[in-house]
Amino acid sequence: MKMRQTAEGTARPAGRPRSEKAEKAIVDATLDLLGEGIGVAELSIESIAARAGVGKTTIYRRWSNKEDLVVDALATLKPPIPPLAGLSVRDDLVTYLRVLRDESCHQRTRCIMNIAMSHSDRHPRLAERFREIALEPRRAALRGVLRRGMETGELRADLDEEMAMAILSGAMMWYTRWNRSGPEPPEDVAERIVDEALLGFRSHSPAAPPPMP
Amino acid sequence: MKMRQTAEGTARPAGRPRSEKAEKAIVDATLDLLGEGIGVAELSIESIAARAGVGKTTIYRRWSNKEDLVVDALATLKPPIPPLAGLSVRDDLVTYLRVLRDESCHQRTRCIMNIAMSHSDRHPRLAERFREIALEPRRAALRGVLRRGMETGELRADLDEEMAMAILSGAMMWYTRWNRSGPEPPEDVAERIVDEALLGFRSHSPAAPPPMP
DNA sequence: AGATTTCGATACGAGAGAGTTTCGCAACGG
DNA sequence: CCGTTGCGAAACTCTCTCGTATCGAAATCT
Repeated sequence: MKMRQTAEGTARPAGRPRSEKAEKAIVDATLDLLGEGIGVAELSIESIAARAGVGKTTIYRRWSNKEDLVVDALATLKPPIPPLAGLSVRDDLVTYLRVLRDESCHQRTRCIMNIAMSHSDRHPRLAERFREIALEPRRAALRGVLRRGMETGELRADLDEEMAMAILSGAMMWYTRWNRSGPEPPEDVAERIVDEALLGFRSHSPAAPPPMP
Repeated sequence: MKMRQTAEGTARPAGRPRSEKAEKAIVDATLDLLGEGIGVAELSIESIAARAGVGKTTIYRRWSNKEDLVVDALATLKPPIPPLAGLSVRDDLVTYLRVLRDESCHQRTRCIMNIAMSHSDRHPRLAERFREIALEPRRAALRGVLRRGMETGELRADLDEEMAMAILSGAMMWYTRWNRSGPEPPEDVAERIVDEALLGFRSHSPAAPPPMP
């Protein structure tokens, strides 16, 4: 029996243990390169090894192909979700969208978002994983804000959550991507999107039914 | 002087004229391959030549590099804009978004949209051209609908056109891309987006000011 | 000490594709 | 008919990358 039991009780093989530092360097290098705009197709194992200061062997020993590596690399991204417990739904939504806006100015975020989006068709695993780790937590946070608003009456009780989220996130994405008024989206996009949307999301006072044109 | 004057007065060089059929075949083959999900990076000149039944020479004689070819290929796309002169703003908006929804089911449209989006950073020329030829005409049509609505009073007079377009298009894009309730977006996304948005866009009757929470 | 495994470095063969050139034929103008 | 240019096909040289193998050194266990 050549194993030894670690504190956690997991079996450990004999020989030199794998370097966690190398593993981290590989993942970081991958994200770096992707963040510089290199597509998954152009991304070469050799360039990753060079950037990470690591032998190719060390990469192949861990991942059998490029897609696996990219998937794992994306999986390490922990999306910093801002704390959303402001005074009003409007405040929380603005806070949330402001994060999206600010991120859209970062090369790295843009590139990684591009990759996730453009590979959703041909590499379902990658897209699925990305959705799980990067999108869903945020969606949950946003959903929480909307539900809170619907309970307090700040939002219509019959509001379609999914649709509201699509409108908010989608508007920001469309705006940051296709609006070419300048290099960056305007300072106040977040407020403007939220206010525009809230006019529809906000519950209407019973004395003021929507007009019939 | 070895030129001859064509009807249009343009000079024409001696020798065999370039084949328009070959040119079209090349562009078509390029769009075909891109539409099958092949990224610009993986797209090889040789595969284009093979698909088009054409020699590589014939391609290199016209385009000096791959990006130029892709740009020109995308430029041949004529987005079919549906006639928007319905009875109401709502009808027109639904018609418009329905086109987007239906297109999102087509592999080809998805792939080409992916390419345009994911290359907006690294290949500004490509993205710019795509915006001109594919996006702007549609934006203009959509803008027309909104303006008409603002004039007739069906929409708020102070509506932010750009924001409204971002909300409508963005919501549809977000929904078709990230909503994984099924392979396709639900049948009635268009109506639901429009109705949700209109609740905000629609002008409020003077007797019914928005509530102050 | 000895066994075992990983480390980074380097070399290797195989394959794909780029971009160029050549070839024989076709299409056009004069 | 002749010069010019385009055509498709093929061969060619280069470069890049993959994936594997090999090396001596290092790290860890027994």
